[in-house]
Order: sequence, then C-alpha cells, then structure tokens
Amino acid sequence: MTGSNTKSARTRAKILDAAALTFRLRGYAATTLKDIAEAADMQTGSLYYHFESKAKLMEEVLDKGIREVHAGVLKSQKELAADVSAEQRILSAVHAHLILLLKNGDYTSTNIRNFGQVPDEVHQHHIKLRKAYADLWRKILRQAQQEGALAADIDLALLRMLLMGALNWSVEWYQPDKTSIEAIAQQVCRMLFHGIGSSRPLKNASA
Amino acid sequence: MTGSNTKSARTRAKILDAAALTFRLRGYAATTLKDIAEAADMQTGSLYYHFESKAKLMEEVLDKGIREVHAGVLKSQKELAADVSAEQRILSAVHAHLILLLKNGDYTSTNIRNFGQVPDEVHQHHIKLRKAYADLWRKILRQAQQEGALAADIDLALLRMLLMGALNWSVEWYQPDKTSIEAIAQQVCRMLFHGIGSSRPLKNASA
DNA sequence: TCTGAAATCTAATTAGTGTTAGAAAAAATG
DNA sequence: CATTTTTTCTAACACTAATTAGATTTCAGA
Repeated sequence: MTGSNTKSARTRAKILDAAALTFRLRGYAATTLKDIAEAADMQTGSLYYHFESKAKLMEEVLDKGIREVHAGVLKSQKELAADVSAEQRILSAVHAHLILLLKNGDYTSTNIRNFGQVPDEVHQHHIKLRKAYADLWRKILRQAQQEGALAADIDLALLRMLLMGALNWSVEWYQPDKTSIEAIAQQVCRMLFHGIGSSRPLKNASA
Repeated sequence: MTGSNTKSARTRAKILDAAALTFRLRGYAATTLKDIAEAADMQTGSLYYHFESKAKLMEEVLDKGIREVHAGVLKSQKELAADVSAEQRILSAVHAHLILLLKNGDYTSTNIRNFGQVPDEVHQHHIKLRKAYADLWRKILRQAQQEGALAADIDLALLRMLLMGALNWSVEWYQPDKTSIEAIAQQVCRMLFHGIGSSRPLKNASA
C-alpha cells in the first residue's frame, strides 16, 4: 500500500504531508480540517474519502514520524563497520535522530510537539511504536556500557531521557543556516563523552 | 496588586491556578473555558469578570510561569557563598530549574508544553520574558567559562539549548516516586562536567 | 437593616468545527 | 462511445466554543 503509485495513493500522501506540516505548526486541536484541505488543495469534505477522521489522520502522521526516526537510526547502526567504537556508534545514532527531526522534518517533529496533547485513543495506539524506538536506544546504550565505553555507574535510563530531551528540543531552536546538523551531533557527543569541564589541569579539585 | 488578599484577588488566583493546571494537561486549544470554570468551581461566564479573554488568561499563566523559574534560579544563585565553584553554581541553577518545573509545577510546565502553539499575540508578548530568562543562563555559563571551569572551546549557546532541552523534557517523563529531583540534578551535572565515558576523571565531589 | 457596588449566574448570540449524504465530475473499463 | 467506478465537491447537520448582556445574588459599610 505505502509504496503504490496510484492516483489515490498519491493524493493520500499529499494529504498526509499537508497534515504533518499543519499539525507541526499549529498543534492538533488548533488545526482544522479546512487548514489541511487547503494545504492539500482540495475541499474539506474530500478528506473523508481517504481518512475516516481527524484522529485517524493524526494517528498516521504520528506513526509515520516514529517509524521514520526508528528506521533512520537503525539504518545508521547497520551501516557501521563491525569494529567501530561505541562512541562512533552513538554519534551515528545521534546524527541520524537529528537528521530525521530537523531535515526530513514534519512527521517526526509533529511527533515531538504534539504527543501529550492528542486524544487518548491516538495516544494509546501510538505508545507501542514509541516504546519500540526507546528500546532501540536502550540497546545501543547498554551495549556501550557493557563494552566499557560508558562508565559503569551511569544510570542509562536517565541518560537516555536526558539525551532525548536535548535532541528533541532542537526543533524549538534549530536554524538551518547557522550550525550544520553534523556539527551539532559531533559537539553533543564530545560534550557527552568527555564533559564540558576544562579537562586539563582541574584547578577546582578543591577550593 | 499581586499580593493583595481581597475576595476578588483570591478568586482571580483560583482561576489562574485552574487555568495553569488545565492548560498544562490539555494544551491551549483543547482547553475550554468551561473546563477552567469547572476546575475553579464557577460558571463559564463568570470568568469574564476577572479576565477579558482566553488568550489573556493564557498570557498571564505563561508570564507567571517564566517569572517563577526566573526568580527561582536567581534566588538559587544569590544564596550561594561567594567562593563557591562554578560547578556548584551550575548545579544549583539546574536544581532550581527542575524544582520549579516538576514540583511547583503547573505554571512553568504549561510554559514548556504550550509555547509554540499559542496565538501569535500571546507569543509575541511573552518573548521578552523568555529572553530575560535565557540571559540569566547565558550569564551563569559565561562566567563559568571565564573562570576556566568550562573548557574554552565549548559553544555556550549550543550548550545552553541542549541543557534546557534535557531539563525541560523532564516534564514528559518525571515520576515523583522514582528518583528525587535533587538526585537528578546531581547526575545531570556529573555527566555534564565529567562526561559519561569510562575514561572520565574520577573525582570525589563532596556534596 | 438598608443600600449600592461587587461578584456571579443565566441564557442567548455568533461563529466555527468535524462529519455526512448525495450530486457532480473525472477516470477507468468495456 | 456508453457505462461503471473512483474521486471530488457541495451543502447541510449537529455540536460546541468563546463571548456578551442583563438579571440575580452576595456582601461590605452606613
């Protein structure tokens, strides 16, 4: 279905794109089907030929968003050489996450900004996919720790949530013409692994 | 005015509290004045005796939220001894930010979750306060770097946004009965300053 | 207790929403 | 071309929201 190229499939995709864009900008409740229909160049009622409700539409946008990041990060891991360092693997995952969030954009960032303010049914349906994506990160971090690349006393659950927060928040401040996504990813990882303290002579060893 | 204790002022405060709570949970657009009125134990129309519109109500909630964190973090800095380390100062600021976000709660976290999906007028009005709060953090970080406690090549703007993201995102996952806010703050700062890599300098920070 | 102001309630207005049913048009099929 | 199917449009429906005006109640002070 997803890959087919019939006229119907193309219109469907156009509507989904319009919905993702509008939901991201205005949020779920503030977005009207009229907004989406306009962005997709059709009449409001016509949407119902392709989607059964506003909630279902959001559901598909959210699902596609998570699936996209999930697939992107997974791909980034599979493309790495087998002998690459844990730090490299994490850098690669961070980079992929940011790319999907900031560049491939609307679906994934609709996800970030609107999860939490969406009807309960949609929320419930979506939770499984979220959990699966979280599991991927759990796995990446756990492996790094087992290899000894992460200090043994790091709380992985906390680390993961802080890292996701730092990355996801970028949808609020990222400007394409300032720092490149790659540079951001590199700096995130450098700070993360080596800390921000001046690593040479620590003069604050005690006052 | 804010401190006065007339009946009118008390009802106003009650409405604001109800609004902050509801906005936080459901978002701006999905929150109805009826919801707020119910939470404040009165009829919908009565709200208009105290607030001229839904937008103005949100405006006050957002403003109060930022003012609260701003004041909290500022206070945390002023209460520190003059000779305390930069790391201590930042830990203190992080802790204060988290407390306001997770404990004193509704106003500040309404802010986090709803900025971005609020009418333009409200958005515009609110920007100045946001900038003032950001400036406070800029100052804290800049001073730390000038003292040499932060490596000279750290991009402070990036660091600040990543840190805010990591902290703010906690409204999405924090559970009061798991880890204490203080413990979270400490771990954040430890990871931040010394990194998560296993090669990080083992330093005994006495708390 | 009486009175005028403050505070709240009630009920209506207006506007906009998601959704649906059926007509119309476009595309596909023979 | 004729006919059937797919897709889109139009116009309505049922509902809910923010807001307002006027009636009603509460309440402080004389």
